[in-house]
Amino acid sequence: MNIETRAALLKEAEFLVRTRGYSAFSYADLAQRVQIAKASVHHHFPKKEDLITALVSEYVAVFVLTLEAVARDNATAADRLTAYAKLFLDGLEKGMLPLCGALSAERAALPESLRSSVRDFFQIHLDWLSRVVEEGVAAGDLCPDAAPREAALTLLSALEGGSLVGWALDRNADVLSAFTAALRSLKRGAQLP
Amino acid sequence: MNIETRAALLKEAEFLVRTRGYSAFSYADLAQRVQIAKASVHHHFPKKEDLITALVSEYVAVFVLTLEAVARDNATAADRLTAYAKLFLDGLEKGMLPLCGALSAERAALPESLRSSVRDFFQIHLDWLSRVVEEGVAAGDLCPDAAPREAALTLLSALEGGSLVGWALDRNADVLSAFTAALRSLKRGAQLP
DNA sequence: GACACCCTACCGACTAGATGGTAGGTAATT
DNA sequence: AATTACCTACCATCTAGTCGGTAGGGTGTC
Repeated sequence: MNIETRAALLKEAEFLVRTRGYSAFSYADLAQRVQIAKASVHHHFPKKEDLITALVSEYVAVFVLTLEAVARDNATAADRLTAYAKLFLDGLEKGMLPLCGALSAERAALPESLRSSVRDFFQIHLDWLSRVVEEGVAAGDLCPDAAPREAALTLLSALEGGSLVGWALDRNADVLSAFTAALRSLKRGAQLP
Repeated sequence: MNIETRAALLKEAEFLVRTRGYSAFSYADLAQRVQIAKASVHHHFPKKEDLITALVSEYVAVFVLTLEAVARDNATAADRLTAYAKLFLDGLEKGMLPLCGALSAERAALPESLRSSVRDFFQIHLDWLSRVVEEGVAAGDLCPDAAPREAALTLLSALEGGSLVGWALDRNADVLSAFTAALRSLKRGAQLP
């Protein structure tokens, strides 16, 4: 395994998937971007499904670490959520949709194994968000109208949707609009003790 | 123009785009579903771009009428917004993503003309939502924390994101979660006169 | 040091099948 | 006679994926 080549392949594949989608990028595209023969891409990732599976699983691994860091570096639930939202903004500023948002739009054209990876990834988001909200409630920082699970769904939807709309309108600034509103509403009430 | 065939083509194309995306469906798929030869699809829509352009523009035309009906049939801003949200739920219950959400996920792989159609469509959503929110404010039904434009963005993002997440998780019920939270927060304050 | 041996990373050339699209025709309607 | 709606047969190009190779870096063995 030549780690540099492999990493370059994954990096370019990520960009292609997050801008064009799974079906709309080809091994030829990827090979050209990494300056390597198409057959060599198959050497590293025999099938396209293998490539994207590796992409998603490594992406998730890094993401989980990032979430831990976000939790570690931010004291309050609101700060953690804001830092989490910034991850979406960062992606969009690099011209990319959220990875699993992009993939799930093409869900019906995806191999089954990928479909469940995407689902698992969303589940990781929701579990983490639920926990942060719960902790925020316990600490008296947040005061949601509904169950933490519901609040998590709201925050995730706001960010995925904000990314999609911001991306379509070419207005990165709009990404956080829905998220900010959702967070504001979570905090309300908790302000006045 | 055989209107029935044309309509059948557009209907099936819509389904394919809203489940697989633009790149991942082919004229062969479409021809088979409509039980017609592939060349005959080209007779109605010479290029794929023509087909999708027609699809989007007719979809938008119908959608605009639907929005007018929604405004006519519902007295309050909150009811109008709820009826609007139901449109997204209906789509998802038929197993389909929002058309323009699905398209914009593949934005970079789309012909330029389509990209701007998609943007225009989102703009129509936002314009309509802004107006409804403004009217709701004027009538004292709504009390948004931010400008109507911002509230519109929040509602649209909530629904697009909710659709994407609900679709990925196979849980239609989750679609409205973010929207409901956003609407609740819009109404708050207006309750107590 | 020189030999053989294997493994990794890569490549050019290929395949079968799909893709969007075209050419030219037929049969029915106007 | 012209137009419409459809067809079969075709085309160039692209798709993922395969095949048989090569160049080079170990690694062992005499």
